[in-house]
Amino acid sequence: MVCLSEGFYEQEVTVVARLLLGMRLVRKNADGRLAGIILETEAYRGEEDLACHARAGRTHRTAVMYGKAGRAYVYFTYGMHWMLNVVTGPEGFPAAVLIRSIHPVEGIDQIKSNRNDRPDPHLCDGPAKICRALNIDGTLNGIALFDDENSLWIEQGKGVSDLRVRTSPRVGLGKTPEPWKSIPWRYSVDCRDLIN
DNA sequence: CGCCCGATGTGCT
DNA sequence: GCACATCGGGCGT
Repeated sequence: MVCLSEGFYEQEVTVVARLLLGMRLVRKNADGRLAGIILETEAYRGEEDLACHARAGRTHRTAVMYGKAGRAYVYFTYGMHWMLNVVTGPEGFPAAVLIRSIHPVEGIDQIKSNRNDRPDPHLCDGPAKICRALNIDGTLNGIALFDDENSLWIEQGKGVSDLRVRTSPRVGLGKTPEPWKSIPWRYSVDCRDLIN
């Protein structure tokens, strides 16, 4: 298995969000590998994107998004949930891809245990569920995702045809104004359309 | 399955 | 203070 390169993440955030579909998110722990195929992503792009955390400018929390591509941006929200994002684009421009859903393929027993034995379809079908399932938290903020010497990375997958990719507005934006509320920067593929 | 709502801590106004 | 890139339980359909 081959890690996606640092250069891969330097592309435009919407391109990275699209291309991450079908790739393999891998978490290494003491017992081995936990992994899943990426099924759903969202792009967050720059200070002008009023849904992006960087809308408030550079702060302690958002600093990672302004840094180099290919690093994890992991943040805490709603008092109990962690979210995993991938920093993209040139250094200095804040942009990141939120990983929203994966299809578990390695370490499934431990993933089920981490998820308190939820039914299969709901093991990893949400950004906070993924972090719980793979034991991802703020200690991984800033980690390089193109290096399999680390404990979290993304590997090359089989790829997904454009015909299988769905786009739609991003989820959970609440009062975010247009055009940001409706811009179709959510990318998804049905698990059944993965090539096995 | 869908809708409603409470949980619970942090960052920014 | 309050909003928040969410989740899971409860209850109605």
